[in-house]
Amino acid sequence: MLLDALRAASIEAMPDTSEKPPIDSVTPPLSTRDRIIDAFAELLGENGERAATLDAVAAAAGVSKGGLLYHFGSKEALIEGVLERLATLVERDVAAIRSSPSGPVAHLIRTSMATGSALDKALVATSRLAQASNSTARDALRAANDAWYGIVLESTGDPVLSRAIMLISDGLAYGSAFLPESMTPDTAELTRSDIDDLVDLITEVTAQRAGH
Amino acid sequence: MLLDALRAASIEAMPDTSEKPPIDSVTPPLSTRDRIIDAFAELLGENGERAATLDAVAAAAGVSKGGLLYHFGSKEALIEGVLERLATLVERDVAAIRSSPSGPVAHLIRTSMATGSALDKALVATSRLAQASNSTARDALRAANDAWYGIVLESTGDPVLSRAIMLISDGLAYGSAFLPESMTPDTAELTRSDIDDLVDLITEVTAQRAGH
DNA sequence: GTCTATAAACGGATAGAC
DNA sequence: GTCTATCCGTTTATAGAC
Repeated sequence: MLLDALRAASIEAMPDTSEKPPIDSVTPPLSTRDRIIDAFAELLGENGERAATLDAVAAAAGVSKGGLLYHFGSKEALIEGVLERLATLVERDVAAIRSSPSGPVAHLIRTSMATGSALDKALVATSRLAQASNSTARDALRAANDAWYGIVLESTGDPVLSRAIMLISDGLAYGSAFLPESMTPDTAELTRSDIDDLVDLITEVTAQRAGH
Repeated sequence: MLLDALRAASIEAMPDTSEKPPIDSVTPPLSTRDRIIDAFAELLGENGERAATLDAVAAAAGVSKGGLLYHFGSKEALIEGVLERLATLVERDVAAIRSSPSGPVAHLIRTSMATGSALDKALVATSRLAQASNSTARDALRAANDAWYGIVLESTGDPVLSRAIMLISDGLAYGSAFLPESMTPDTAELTRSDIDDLVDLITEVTAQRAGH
């Protein structure tokens, strides 16, 4: 369930939660705050929690450690920043997926593999934090999953099938996020046509079960 | 694909690769080496890479840091220890799954959720290392996946369906490993009967596609 | 084989200049 | 808002006693 339906929109566009009134100019240059969250999420995703140190994040965001700590007073605050971003992106995604012309299920499967969208990055980063036993991160992931499951169930009306669809989506998401690039011949990187086949299979089974 | 088919067997039984000739006595007491690998894998799985420090591992294994470093000269060596253990356990599992009376696919799905077996622990630990961008760990996971996919394909003779089955297995494994316990009502912990339903669904679809 | 002590580097956070 | 300097606890690793 790593979606990139939002890629057409501004990649970041995660206005901070401070007092600043929203400016409806075109693509506002990323705030330092947003660049820092970006850098943190990316480091978490690329190299794991251990590599995502304040030093590394500051360097990647192009600020000093002191500069970073002006915006986020502690590492905990940085983590909260990522979680807030995820929540906003998931909310948007849920809206987008509901109104997908190809139907929610096909849309979900086709966008499950991580492709580097803002939502992908936030999800992967949050997943790393969850695995570092951060329970807030775990709750955030569960909330996102619940939302997606709800849409699929609503669409198919079939709990077992919905479960299977969600698990396939999870498998695609985790596999692409955790075992990127350079696959062996056997399980070689899933191609676009592999995904098409998968969607066809699901569509057939759905139709079959609907017509009991 | 987190299997616990081996739980009946000695939970550890990972004889070290040193010169000692194998002793075929009953359940040899765990060597210090094995206890250290256990502790490392468990800490990695429970609390993430950051928590799996030499200090913490030594304490959990009941030795001093110096004692630990006598057996594993560096953290890298410790990691290699976990990866070697995984390779051995996967090899055994592949043999076990091939000869499952309920059939390989049903066996795979039913044992995908992590339940704390030695193989589960080694897989989760390796997955953590893979996410910390350890490429050897990534290769090990891919190799295990290839082996399992091969068995499923052999069993169904249907590449697309096999892919779907593997993804469901992955979804079950990752979900149980990364978002343990206390689920929300919606996606509440999958029960035994949920898994039964899933196996039934897969069995039906497999039969349907086989009889084209 | 196992321990304590210690070195050297790193990570998070504060203080204060600009 | 951003920087440098610095403090202190942690982490990996070594040395050497038992």
